[in-house]
Amino acid sequence: MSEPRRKGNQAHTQEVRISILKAAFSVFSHGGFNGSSLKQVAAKVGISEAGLLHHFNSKVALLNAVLEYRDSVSAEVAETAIKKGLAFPLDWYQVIANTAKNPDVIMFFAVMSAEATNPDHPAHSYFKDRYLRVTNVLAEGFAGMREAGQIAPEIDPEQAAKTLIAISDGLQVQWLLNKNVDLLQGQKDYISLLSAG
Amino acid sequence: MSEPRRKGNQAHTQEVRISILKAAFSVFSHGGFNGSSLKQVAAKVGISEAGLLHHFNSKVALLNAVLEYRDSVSAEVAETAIKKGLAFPLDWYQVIANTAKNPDVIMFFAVMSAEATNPDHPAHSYFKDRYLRVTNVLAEGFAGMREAGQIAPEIDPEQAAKTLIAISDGLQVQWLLNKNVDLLQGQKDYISLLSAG
DNA sequence: GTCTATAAACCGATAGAC
DNA sequence: GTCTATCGGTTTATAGAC
Repeated sequence: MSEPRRKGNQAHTQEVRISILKAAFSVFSHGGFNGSSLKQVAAKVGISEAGLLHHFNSKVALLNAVLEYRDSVSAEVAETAIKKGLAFPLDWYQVIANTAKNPDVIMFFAVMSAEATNPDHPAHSYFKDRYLRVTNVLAEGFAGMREAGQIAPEIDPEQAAKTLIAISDGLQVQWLLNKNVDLLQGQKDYISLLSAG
Repeated sequence: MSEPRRKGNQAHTQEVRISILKAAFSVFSHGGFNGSSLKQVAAKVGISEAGLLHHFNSKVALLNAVLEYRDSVSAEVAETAIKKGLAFPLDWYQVIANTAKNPDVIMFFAVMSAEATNPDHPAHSYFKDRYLRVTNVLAEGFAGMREAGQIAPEIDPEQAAKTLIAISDGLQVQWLLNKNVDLLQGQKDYISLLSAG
């Protein structure tokens, strides 16, 4: 976007940026935003704090970049589900199963979304919007199932969406504390119940 | 426990201790453990940091005392539900409804349980145990309903317990971010579904 | 029991050399 | 682009006067 440079430098800068984002994601996963320091992130990348701050002006800027980076990854996952021709709720299971492959992803969103309930948290509005967005997507999914006669007509799609998200989030916290939980089963059971009702 | 003192001093000390615990609970509710400082707690009580540390030797000791204090409050709530002769799931609804009266309580457990998924967190084992304990209580409740023919025989009480806790926890996070969620309805709907299935 | 003062470490961020 | 050095602020915790 700024002055043009040698392609070699641009490529290298981009590589470092991404390695910082990955390291920050991992560090934030364990300690949240408040419980993590730039020193930890820098150490994980193998550079100095000042070196890190050359790529991201502040800790908050780094967090925002991490959130943006994760969104692009999520979009990719969603796209492949669409390409496979999966319809709700199968595409949703696909997303969860994909998430479960990387515990850091589960930790990040569990810890960060709870931390971000504080209105002063830098990611507050991000998670606020995120929940509304995901709720709408799932509510549309349930509405489609209702039209297709796959779930009872008296089910409120929006309420079902919020509940499914709650089950997903809640089981993830339990899973992080005690690994005696199946992340998918509870959600499948719930949708089965909706179908049987 | 140590040397005996004047009753007047003891009473005053106890009062200050409890006011510190209440202040700490409120501060931790908003920022979690990592995002809160002793300065904030001390300011809320109206004493100095050193004054606070006279009553609790360290920040971790304060957190442990807060958790212990909350357990005693919870036990009190559970007892009154028992005295009212409420059986599962009505007693559980009672606990949730009571919790919902104080948003700080919801914030505290939502933020702290997520933060405590980190094995290095001082409250890690507390929340680990807490989930196992609550899961057992609710699983017994569902087992009782199954024996009484109130839910289908093929329902797994433990899985249902974990799911109900997940719904409760998950909806609380959503409620903290966007107040467009009913904390009780999702849980009542779920148990209704189990009964109908 | 509460205070002031302070230690010692860590934090995010900046300045400037290379 | 990365580094060392450093500033200014905050953190938990201690020492010691009252």
